[in-house]
Amino acid sequence: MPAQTSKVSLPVIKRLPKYYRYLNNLAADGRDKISSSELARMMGTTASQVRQDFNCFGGFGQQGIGYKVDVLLAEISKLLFGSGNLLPTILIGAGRLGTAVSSFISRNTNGYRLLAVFDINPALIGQEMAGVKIHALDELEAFCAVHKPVVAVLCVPRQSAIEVSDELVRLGIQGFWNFSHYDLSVKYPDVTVENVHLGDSLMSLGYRLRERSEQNGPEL
Amino acid sequence: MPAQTSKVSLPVIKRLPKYYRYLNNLAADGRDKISSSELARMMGTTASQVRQDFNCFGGFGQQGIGYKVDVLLAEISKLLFGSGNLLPTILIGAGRLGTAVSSFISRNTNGYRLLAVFDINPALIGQEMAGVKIHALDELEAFCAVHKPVVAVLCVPRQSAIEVSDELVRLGIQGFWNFSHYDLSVKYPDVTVENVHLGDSLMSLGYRLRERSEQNGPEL
DNA sequence: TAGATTGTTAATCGATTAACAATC
DNA sequence: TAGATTGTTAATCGATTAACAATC
Repeated sequence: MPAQTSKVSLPVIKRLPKYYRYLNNLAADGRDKISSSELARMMGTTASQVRQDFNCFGGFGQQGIGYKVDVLLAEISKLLFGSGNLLPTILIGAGRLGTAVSSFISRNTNGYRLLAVFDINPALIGQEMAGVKIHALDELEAFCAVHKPVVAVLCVPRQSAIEVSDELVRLGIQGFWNFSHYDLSVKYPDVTVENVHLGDSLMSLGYRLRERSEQNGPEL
Repeated sequence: MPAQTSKVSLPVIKRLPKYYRYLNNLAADGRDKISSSELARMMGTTASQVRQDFNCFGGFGQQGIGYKVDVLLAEISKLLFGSGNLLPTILIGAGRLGTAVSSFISRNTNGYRLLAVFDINPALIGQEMAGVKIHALDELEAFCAVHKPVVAVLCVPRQSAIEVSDELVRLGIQGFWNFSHYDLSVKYPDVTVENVHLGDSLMSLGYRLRERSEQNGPEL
């Protein structure tokens, strides 16, 4: 059975966390109702898109009134966090990026539970990060057999990612939050991958800035 | 004159760094020619898209032969890095994320030049990061007047981002690499923004994983 | 020449936007 | 009721894919 995609398309999925953020802000401000047009104005999108998005997961608004903030929040939370079970997660790479990223995983607001960190640097092994122990990479197989992590976060260089991802998939990892410059999805089409290629992001910003300055004058 | 967008569309721009990476790998492997179909197979895309993309910036291939790797690399480098002038950049926020991110900016491969780091934490001010000094946020205005940074990297919490972005725009910043949970583009439509919302990225991965597990069985 | 591969146009696909009837 | 706003269908837009003539 080939991976059947739900009726919620990828662009909509990517927008869900943004809705979630804005609705949380509204709730914090004590707002209880919001119209698609006001939300759209705040978020820099269109009322059409907001309604289209909300309808695709059936969140009921009230015609003539708008949407109830708490209902929407509950609906979107259910989508993003399911039944509330946290996804058991391991982090590979305890360098600077791994250090920064570990706090996102262990924040109790994102739906993950950090089980352990792995690294090859002997100076780090045995220390703690974000409340869990840093293990030697050698212990990966034994650890996974016992704790069954579902998600792996890759904060290692390209070459290490190539080497470790094979083993992770073999050990049952179902999803990657991938910061390495290695494209996992080509090799493992059945694994869910979210890439964060910081270098790529920075380069494409550069393109857009230089393109703009060409129009305005050769300042850069 | 309203910001006229070039003929290179945003989806293509976002793919440029990926082409750049793959072509560098090919060059490192000593390959001098590549066909659109082979490149597409490696990258997990289609030959049509590769040719369509390459044609939109006029990179000449050779019919019957393919593309010369060095020509393509030169062409894409020119697009990504322009004439080679590095973009003068400041980093706001010297926390864990700022620390990790600073190395991306000061890598000489991305087209940026890190001028200084700013923070409000007195314990950090005066120290060094990625080879530059950490300044007090108070000094921002004076520093910008002298050094004219073009890009600001925001590694601060949402509330600080709200406060500091206004001043940065006023001081002439033209582009943001934005890690804060604050949507700059709504307020400053004329500024080029590249958002990296790590929390959003993590949440949408969670959605996709839970969606998948619903189809395969209620394991999570 | 024959085979391969590009450049480019046309067809398809999907996402966004617009419109409007339903209804609170 | 009148005004406002949703739910939903239709129209538009743009990006991706397919096709094929040009040509190395």
